[in-house]
Amino acid sequence: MKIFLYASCFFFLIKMRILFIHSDFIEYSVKEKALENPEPYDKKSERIEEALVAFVSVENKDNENVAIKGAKEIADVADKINAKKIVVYPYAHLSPSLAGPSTAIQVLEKLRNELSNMGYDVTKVPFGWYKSFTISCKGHPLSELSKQIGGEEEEPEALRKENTIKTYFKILYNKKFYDINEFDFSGHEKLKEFVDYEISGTRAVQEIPPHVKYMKSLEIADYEEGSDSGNMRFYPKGKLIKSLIESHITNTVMNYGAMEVETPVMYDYEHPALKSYLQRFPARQYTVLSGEDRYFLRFSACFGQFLIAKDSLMTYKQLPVKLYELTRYSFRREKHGELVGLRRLRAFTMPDMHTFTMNIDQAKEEFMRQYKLSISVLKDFGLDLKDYEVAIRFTKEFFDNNSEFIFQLEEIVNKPVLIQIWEEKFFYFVLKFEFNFVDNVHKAAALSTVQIDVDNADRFSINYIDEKGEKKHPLILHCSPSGAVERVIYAMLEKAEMQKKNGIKPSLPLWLSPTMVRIIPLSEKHVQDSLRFLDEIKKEGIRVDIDDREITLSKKIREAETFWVPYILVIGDKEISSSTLTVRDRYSDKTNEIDLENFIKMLKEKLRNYPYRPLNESERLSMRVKFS
RNA sequence: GCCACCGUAGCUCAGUCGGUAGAGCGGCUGACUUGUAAUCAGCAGGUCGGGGGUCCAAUUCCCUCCGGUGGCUCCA
Repeated sequence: MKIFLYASCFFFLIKMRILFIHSDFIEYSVKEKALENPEPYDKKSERIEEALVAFVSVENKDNENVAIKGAKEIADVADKINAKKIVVYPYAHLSPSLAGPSTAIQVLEKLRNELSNMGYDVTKVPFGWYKSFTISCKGHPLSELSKQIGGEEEEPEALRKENTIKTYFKILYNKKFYDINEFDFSGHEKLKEFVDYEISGTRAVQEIPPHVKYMKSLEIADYEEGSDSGNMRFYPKGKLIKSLIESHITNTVMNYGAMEVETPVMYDYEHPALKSYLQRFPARQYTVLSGEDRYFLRFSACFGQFLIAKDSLMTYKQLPVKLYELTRYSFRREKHGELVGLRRLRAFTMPDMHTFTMNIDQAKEEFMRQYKLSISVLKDFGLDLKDYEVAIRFTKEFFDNNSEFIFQLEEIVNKPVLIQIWEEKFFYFVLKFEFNFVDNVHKAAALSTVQIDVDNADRFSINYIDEKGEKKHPLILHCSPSGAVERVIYAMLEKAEMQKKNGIKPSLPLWLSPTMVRIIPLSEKHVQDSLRFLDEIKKEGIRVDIDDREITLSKKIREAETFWVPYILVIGDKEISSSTLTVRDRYSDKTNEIDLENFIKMLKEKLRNYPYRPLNESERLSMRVKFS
């Protein structure tokens, strides 16, 4: 079974490391503080004879279970060498990924208790001090050993729960639920692929998804070997497209009433509010060191916005309150083999809005608006309802109280949707939807999503003041109206490939085309006059360029076509004298005659309501750098 | 993370059963002055991913490291 989480799930690495020395004696003395608040300690030094010394590193995400396992390992060694005395010596240098001090102290204390309870004479060397020590190693075969406890990925609580909570899938169509096996998928082949992908896992495909070749050949983006995998470089054309997408989403969300904020990209592992969130949703984070302090790179805007909301004063009169940020970037250290082109990245740009609502009615109302907003945003990218599959997931309790609401969601898209129902609440949400894009190699990727979060206001101490003047926790909607921006580009390119397979020229929406109009002078002598046309078009806010290179006309046409330029104008004597243009139109795949004025009018009409940015390269092709 | 494959010119790739390399595209130069998807000719580009080993000789064989890609697992 697969679970789509808003925040991806990370694993705890359980890896306490222990170095054993069977000693004649060990003697240590405490020098000075290594931490601000070390474990209290009153003696200056100590000497222990005939002891098994266990140097222990507590690692990132270790917990008390590891301490119990560790104690068993130590006891096991102690019995083999017949040692009665055990020294637990905190020793950071065994591990590259240490736990925070508070965790370490806790785990070591647990370790000591366990060993005491087993009847050993345990000495625990204090944590958080610089110490000198002298040790005499006995030198027999078992006197020096090292162990790594666990070393396997342990399922976090949320995932363990997954296996015990009942969940099932259905298809919902015209207010009727169907079992997956009973539903007739004819006419809904993509949904079938999505359901297969969801439930029975993936098919092995030996094919690189086609968007990868387009991302390179259109000079949009490419892999950057100089960075970590999944961190892309964007070329001028790609950066232009990406910026336009970002502007459009931001404009749309702000028109919807969200307030744009900006929050840090990294957060303290030791921060109490974040800690419980991380514990519950451990992810594969990037870790950043600032001196000795460890920070994780955000994997969504939740942290930053929740921390703002926690410190803000909201009253019932102001709700719903919407905070928005376009995260550039969010980071998830996805597994190496998972990273393909623009489908999944380790650093990605994610529009992320959180809506704080009073109660379930207000939450539902906003949910519905955001559902429609997501449909409309995707449409602006040329992704229609037929291009993606809808999944709606909820708890049984939510459905029992809100069945009509669920039916409405289905009615709006007017096509069968995948339903997942949980017997009881699972993670933090009671209802979510996603729009999933199924690509040319039959893989699904989530785009838009909205969730109703009933847990995190409590966890982050986010409150609003109600009519009676009392503090209450709001319900929080998580919304990404488009999904990751890179993933939007991926979906557009994959869709273009599908069109190509159906005999339609692949293209991008006009407003996202790096070049909207390409002017091709018939020969060198037409360049000067062509520039006049260029200026006329350019001043209307249309991205136009000119292929002034000394190559053949055919070649220029061919190149404009390979870059998916929507409109190609060849300027020769005829055009210059008559001012009637011959326009090669990619969308209709026809060549039309039209005068300049009407041509511009037609383009401006199509570009209305979309953001504009100028060309991000020279308007003269002869002056352009090649990037692919 | 595991498994597999790959790393040769700016790009895509060929090749050397071990004797330091080729093509197409792109670039540069010149000719051509062209009416809707590749005009012709010439020229310049490479420590064959890094390190180690075997060998008279390694880009080629072996080991190792690094990087990339695909699959599995997982997820936005």
